Amino acid sequence: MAYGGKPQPMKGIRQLADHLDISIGTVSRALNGKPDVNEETRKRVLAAAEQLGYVANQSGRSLRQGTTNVIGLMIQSSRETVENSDNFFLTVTGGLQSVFSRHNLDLIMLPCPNDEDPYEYLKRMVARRVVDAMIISETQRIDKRFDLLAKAKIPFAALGRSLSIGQHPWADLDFDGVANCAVDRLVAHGHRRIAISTPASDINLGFVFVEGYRRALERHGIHYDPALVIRAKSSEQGGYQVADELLSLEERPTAVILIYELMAIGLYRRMMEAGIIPGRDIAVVGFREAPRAKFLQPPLTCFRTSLYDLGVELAEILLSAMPAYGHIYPKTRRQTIWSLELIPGESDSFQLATTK
Amino acid sequence: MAYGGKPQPMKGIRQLADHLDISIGTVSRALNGKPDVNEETRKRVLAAAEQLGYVANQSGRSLRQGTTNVIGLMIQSSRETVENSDNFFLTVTGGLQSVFSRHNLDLIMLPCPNDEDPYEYLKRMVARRVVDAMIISETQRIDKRFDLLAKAKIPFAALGRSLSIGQHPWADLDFDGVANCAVDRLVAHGHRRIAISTPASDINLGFVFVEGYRRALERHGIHYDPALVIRAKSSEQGGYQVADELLSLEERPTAVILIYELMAIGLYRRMMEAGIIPGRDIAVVGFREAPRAKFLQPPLTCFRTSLYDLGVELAEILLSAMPAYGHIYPKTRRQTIWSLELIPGESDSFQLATTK
DNA sequence: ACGCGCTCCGTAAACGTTTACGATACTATG
DNA sequence: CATAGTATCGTAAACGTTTACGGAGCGCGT
Repeated sequence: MAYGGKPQPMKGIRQLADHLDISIGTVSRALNGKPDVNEETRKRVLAAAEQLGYVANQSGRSLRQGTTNVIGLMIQSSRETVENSDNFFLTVTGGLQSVFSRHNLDLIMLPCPNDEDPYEYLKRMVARRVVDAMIISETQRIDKRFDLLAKAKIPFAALGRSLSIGQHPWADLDFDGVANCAVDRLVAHGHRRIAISTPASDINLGFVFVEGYRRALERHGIHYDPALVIRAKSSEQGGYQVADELLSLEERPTAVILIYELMAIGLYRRMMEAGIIPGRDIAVVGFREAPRAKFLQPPLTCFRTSLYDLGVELAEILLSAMPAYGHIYPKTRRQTIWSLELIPGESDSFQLATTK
Repeated sequence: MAYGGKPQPMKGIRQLADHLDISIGTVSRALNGKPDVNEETRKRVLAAAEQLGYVANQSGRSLRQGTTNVIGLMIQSSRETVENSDNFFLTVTGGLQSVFSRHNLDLIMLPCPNDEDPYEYLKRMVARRVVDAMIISETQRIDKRFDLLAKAKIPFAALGRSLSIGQHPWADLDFDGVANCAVDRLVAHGHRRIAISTPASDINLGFVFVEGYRRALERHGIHYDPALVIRAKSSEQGGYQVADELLSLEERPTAVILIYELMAIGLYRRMMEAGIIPGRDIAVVGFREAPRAKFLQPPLTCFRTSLYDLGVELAEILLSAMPAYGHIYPKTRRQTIWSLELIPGESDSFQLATTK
């Protein structure tokens, strides 16, 4: 007598139970695949849920379970990043999700507003307990967020290294390896005076990049000259500015390594304006591969990698740090340096004539 | 006697209340700025919350209130989009947040996994009641998501038009306006045979784009030839392919309008390979402005707009559709076409000699 | 007949908030 | 002094789940 009426408005598991004339507990067990339920009734419950479009309210569930089945990826959308992130995050996200979805985990991206302090933003998100675990990106050289997450006892992994990172898990592009390879290549072509560009901000990858460059120079017995380290934004304008600064140096370098491929556009233009031809008068090496690198004339020498696979790796690293999944993903390789493959172009392929 | 011990582990408002020797209700009222609380005690509560790092558990709060203070932005991260979205979403997101943050609303991005049906994904997210309102993007020509959201009675706005949109609010780039302007310009330069590129997928913007193009042609008394509408991916490779198809036409067009600026890179290259010089032998007009458009030789004629401000507009449109904010944002202009400004380059500036 | 184990299901407590309601103390007013 | 009004606070219910616990029914061996 309780059922048979018009379809109730479906406000929760209560209505579903009433409709089936079954207790609320049994419905919950049936939906969640618990063992203590007849296969026959489980089928009925699942069918009714499908038909009535019932999906468990997330708030109620996570309040009870203390878990949300959500992983957060924090990004700082609109600072310097927005100029150069390209599809970096979306591609990495694809890899992350391919792993998470296997475990019924949902990934959400948490873009920190540009008028809010990233640390405070993260604190807020963490304290609200809206995610089970966290991935942070664009790590600073000194980054208080690591302490915050550790103290909050929330599992996390970082996309990018940091001095503050300790034993925490991370994955990062091989910035020093790339810088190293670029220097080797340039030195082999006869260059001794090599400039490098790095972001103006405190993002750690810049330091790692320059550090790899410095060590490579030392290995070749070349003096490290801080004047050749140019801080600039990772954009076309930044590249233009780098060229500007290089041109103003009294002892002009014969090669330059850019931390972001897009900068080559501006650099090429400024050099051309000054009558200096990239690939003939100055060697240029970029960083990540991108379509326009192929278009530049001469084509830019740069480095390729699969950001999707980097996402896969990072997801596994994070899961191995989560108690509930630690048994599936071994605790090995919790800190991964992601290598890139050299794509030789023609922007640095000339042999330097011994000048001076 | 109840307090003064060591700092409790701070599990919730309960501990905070105990620590202050105040009732749990008063603490809640104090934190939420309710009137029925002494200013003196409110200060004590706020101070203690700050000191102990208390932030309300989101699950408990939204379970009780039936509201989450979260707006979702759904994106399909890794389909065709990932090739061409550039920083489109991150930039729009910046604008969205600048509005939402004024109302203590948090924006989260919900990237639909590429192996999941977007409709099912959205259904899941909506049913879980994890957001108060929703923004959907990359709208298809026929898009079932509108029905879904309307039936679920969840406020929403769309970034992009659709045939399924009815009276629902949206904001969209002025695709037909751009196509219109491009045709006008090309016709003024003597072109009569004008090709256009459009995405291969069912995303609606392609249809709007071509429709604007078709109407502009008609206005000039030019026959609309379906053979000149080339479907291709919005990437460099897509541009290469467009050029390929144009070259294979018996009656070759003298101008081409691209729906995505990046395609110009591939198109330029393929044209050059065939000995055809863009800006001299064929006119090219691109769509959104991007740094590389300036670098292309000859510079690409394209269109500029502020995606950030588009985000601001879209946020206001959404808020005006939410009951709790409708009184702040008037119900006017719930469907907005976002205009773009022509950036003349040299890729289409030559006057066509009357051939044939 | 009895007890035991097993399968299946209902009951109720608990998760952390917010908020309607009532209680208390104090002030002002007659 | 009695009463009404006001400011402040405590109490408890409610939100929608999950899950520990116990109970009912049944089959089976002794």
